[in-house]
Order: sequence, then structure tokens, then C-alpha cells
Amino acid sequence: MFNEIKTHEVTTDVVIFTIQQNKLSVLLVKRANEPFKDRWAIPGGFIRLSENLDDAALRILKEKTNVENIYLEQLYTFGDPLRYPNARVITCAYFALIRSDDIELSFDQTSTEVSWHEVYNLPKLAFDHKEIIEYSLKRMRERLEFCPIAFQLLPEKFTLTELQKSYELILGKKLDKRNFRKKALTGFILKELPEMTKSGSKRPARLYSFDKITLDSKRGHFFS
Amino acid sequence: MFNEIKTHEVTTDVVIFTIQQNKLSVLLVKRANEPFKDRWAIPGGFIRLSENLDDAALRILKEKTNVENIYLEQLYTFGDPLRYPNARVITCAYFALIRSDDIELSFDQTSTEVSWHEVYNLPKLAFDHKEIIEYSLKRMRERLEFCPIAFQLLPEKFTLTELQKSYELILGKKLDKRNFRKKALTGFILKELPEMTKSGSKRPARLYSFDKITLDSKRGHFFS
DNA sequence: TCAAAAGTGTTGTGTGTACACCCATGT
DNA sequence: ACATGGGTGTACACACAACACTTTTGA
Repeated sequence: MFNEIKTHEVTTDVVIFTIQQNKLSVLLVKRANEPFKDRWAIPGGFIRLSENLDDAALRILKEKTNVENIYLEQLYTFGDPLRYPNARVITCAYFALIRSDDIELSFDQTSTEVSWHEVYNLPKLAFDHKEIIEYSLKRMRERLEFCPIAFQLLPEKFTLTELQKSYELILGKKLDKRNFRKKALTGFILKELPEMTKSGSKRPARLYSFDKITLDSKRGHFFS
Repeated sequence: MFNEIKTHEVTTDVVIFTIQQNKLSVLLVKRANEPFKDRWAIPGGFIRLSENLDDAALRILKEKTNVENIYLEQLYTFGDPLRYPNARVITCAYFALIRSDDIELSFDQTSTEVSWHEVYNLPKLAFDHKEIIEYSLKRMRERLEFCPIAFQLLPEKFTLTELQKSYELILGKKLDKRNFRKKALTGFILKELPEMTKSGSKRPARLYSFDKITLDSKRGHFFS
């Protein structure tokens, strides 16, 4: 099977999460070419020779979403010889969290469509991309126990209920409102803003923002 | 600089930890060839086209130590274009834990020497291998908080003091004896053996063993 | 008999969890 | 006036951290 193959190819695939319409979603592209033509896949591409891995992932991200300056983390490198038909393609997978407000999706000639798909209700995927998404969800949940990365999915200003919703979407379970707020207000670095939501639905809610990402600094864990 | 380079090369490097002579050590080889001839390095090698990543790491491990069936985990993939002079070499780094009893080290024509080096007192290393070792130590400490992987470094039968010593060597700090034993006996899955050490030094100590590695099963964390 | 390592419990403090009612606003 | 989501406090259980003396053996 590998007779005619001379070299490894190295790609990066980026699992891009967002929250939109009250759903935790990932960005998928529909493949324009074989293999797996017309199948949905995680956006990805070849790593350039003079480009480091993080930069390659950021480039993919920017190509699809025009977004920069976001949370990005190397996930795992997948290299099963059978993961890609008729070639040896090792992929260094990343995952990213972005805010879904004002994002313009775009795609190039390698795909015919690009759109968000709820992570708990995915279509059939190309390659081992199902496994990659499952792994990234697992990782994101682990991260969430220690660091408030859910901020990355929210707009600048948010209510505590919105923050809690994002946690619940990621963890896939309900959290206690009072315990959550206690933890968030003491454990995270939240700025209480002098503003309230203006007639969102019924009673106005306090808005908060956060200063900087305290990723490695805080190590108390949050919410089981 | 990358004018004449056409392809990526993909290697795996394995940080192999053990405890010997009361020291936490890693296995290093002295390079026989350029680049970095005569410099110490982590054992590694090219990934074969038909080999998956874990198998490649296991192969490297077996080549140097003749050991199989050990704890092995993918660490991180390092791919800075400048990490390797005059070539683009992406390395998928692993770390492994092995028992140092009855290990025969060996090496091939790519190295002139192989030996254990205390992780807290390393020589000058080739490439970005210092960074890789630091990263693997960090990862091992994180793992240790949740899973009793230190078992992997100990012989079949061990005393609680030996177990504690291994924790202290990895974490780089002293632990409280009573708290450690309480935690170990309630939190880990230890088998109390009907044996004692025979006149090791003074008073005989109870020997213990463990059943299987309960890596992902137990999620109470151990010892800060 | 002494030196050296083995072994053993209690208490305080902090963190996670469970749980139910009133409040402010728009309609 | 009422429906809707916003907001608040206490009590219990459990995990971690600090801390000092007695026991068993070999020399």
C-alpha cells in the first residue's frame, strides 16, 4: 500500500468552537475534492516549510473566519498510517475558541461550503475527524475545570447567566446557579460593570467583563 | 534558507524517565553525527511510513532499553522551523516511565554513548531538547496530581516510603509522611502484601504492590 | 542501649454541593 | 396582576495541611 509513497505529509486541522444560537458548535467545511469529496471535515491544510505549527493553525483559522487573536491550543498529533487513504498524512490538531459575533465565514477552492454544526449533532465526517472533535471536547472540558476559557466564547460584556450557559453547553450538564455565581465572583477575575442589560427579556441583569486571560496563573479548579 | 528543502521530515523523540540511585533521571544518547555531533540528546528517530506514532515511540524505546509494555504518552509536537539546522524536522515528542531494575542499555551507529542523567542536573543538549525535557517534567507533575503513575518507576513490590520518595523526586519537594500514607492507602489501589523488607536497614517495612494502572478511572487528585 | 527508619490520629480550615425563596421588570 | 428570568445564604460533607511520639530492628 505504501509502495509508491516516498514521504510523510504534515497538515494541521483546527477544531474551531463557538457558541451560536445557544448551541456549542464547530466549524466544518464541505470537501471539494477526493478523498472524501462532499463529506464534511474540520478545516485544515498543509504546514508550510518555513512556518511553525501554531502559525499554521492560526493561518487556517484566519482563512476561514478572518479572526485573529484568539484562544488556540495544540491538541494532539494524529498519525495512524490508515487515517488517510493512499498517503501518509500526519496531522497536528489544534482547537480554538472564538466569539461568534460578527464573523464572516469564507472558504477557498478546496471546499464548497462552510458552516457551523452543533457538536452534539454532527454529520458524517471525513478521515478520523470525528475522533479529533471528540478528543478536543474532552480537552476543553478538562481545561474548563481549571481555567475560565469559556470567556473566549462570549462577547466583551456578558451576564453571569450567559457565562453559566456556556459552561453548561461545554460540560453537557446543568450547574447550580448559586454555586456557580459564588465561584465565578470569587474565583475568576471579573469586572462588575456599571451597566445592566436593557430589557433583554424581563428583569435587567448585571453585566461583567474580564481583564486578561489568566490561563496558567490560577490553579484552583472550578466546578465539577 | 529553505531553498533547497522540499519536504518535512517527521521524527519522534522519547523522554525516558527512571529512578536510579535515588535520582530522577532521563536517558540521553551522545550523538555520533552532525548536527550537534558529540552533544547529548534525547533518543529519537524517523517515523516510518507505515508505522503509527505510538509504535514509533515504542520502537525507539525498545532499541535503547529493550523494554516493552511501559507507560508511554504523547507529549507535544515541536515544529519550529529553526529547531533543526538546515532542514525542516517536526518532532512528535513522547515521554515514558520505566523501572530501572535489570535494564540493559544499547545504542546503534547514530550514537557513541548512552546513559542516565539526573533531570535536575543535565548537560548541554542538542536542538530544543532542553525545552522538551522541561515540558515533559511539567506534564509528569500534572499527571501525578491525578494518577499514581509513579508506580511505573518502582519495582513490583515496594514500601510506602519508596513510593513517597518517588513522588518527592518528581515533584521536587518534600511531602508529609502521615498525609501521604493516608492518601496512598485510601486513594490508590494498593495490595498489602504479607511480606516485609528483610533487614533493609533497621526496622522491616511492609511491602505493597498495585493491581493495574487506574489511569483514567480515578479522578480524585492526590497531593498538592 | 542506641541509632535509624517504620508506623500511627486528630484537629482546623477551606472547598464543593445541595437546596428555596424574593425581586425587578415587561406585557 | 402575572409571568419571566435575576438575584441571594446556609448547612453538611469531604479533602487537604499541620503536627510529634512510639515501635521495631540491627549493630
